[in-house]
Amino acid sequence: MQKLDLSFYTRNDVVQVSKELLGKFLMTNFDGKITGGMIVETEAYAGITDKASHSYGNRRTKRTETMFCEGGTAYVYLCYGMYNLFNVVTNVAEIPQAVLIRAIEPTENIETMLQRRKMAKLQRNLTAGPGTLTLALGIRTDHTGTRLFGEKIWIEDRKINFSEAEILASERVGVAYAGEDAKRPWRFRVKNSLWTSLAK
DNA sequence: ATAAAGATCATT
DNA sequence: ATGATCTTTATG
Repeated sequence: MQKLDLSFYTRNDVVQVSKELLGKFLMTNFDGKITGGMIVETEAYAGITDKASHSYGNRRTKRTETMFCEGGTAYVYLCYGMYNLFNVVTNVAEIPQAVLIRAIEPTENIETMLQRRKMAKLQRNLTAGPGTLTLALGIRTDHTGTRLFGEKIWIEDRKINFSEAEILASERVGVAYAGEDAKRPWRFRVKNSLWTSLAK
């Protein structure tokens, strides 16, 4: 088992890190149960210059403070009053960039994930979408600030890599308010994966 | 103190 | 298309 190390996260290029996260395995260990799956969809948030990012314009509040941590930290926040969205902080401390994990292909302990989602059998929407995958993995807002090198939440490299040709780039979801930045093609999906949220 | 909006999802 | 649901943020 090989966890991604600090140098993977602290690079000065969120977009590149977003692409490379495809094929990595996001794992959690809560309630004595290890659950997880392969990341198949991500979005990059470029920080102070990106209107779609919470940290746009260096906005620094209690919530966004986590984005200013060193790369390799979990940034979890509540969206629309009901969904916990999980991000991976990238770059060095004080440069607030992050990658939103939007979908995974469930692999580890599917039984437990089904229970958490209150689903009877495996369907392709088990972990498709940023709000549903956190439910399946047991991630909540109080995990914000958790480092990804411990025993609770981490990302593994199992030597699966996707080439540029296998990655589909498109506009990010739900950021229409961001003006010009809404058009940036910073949503990345594994082509032909059954487990991403729906195409557009 | 108040109000508005939001990196969503399941259902109709 | 719409409703559920509540924190964060900006403004007065």
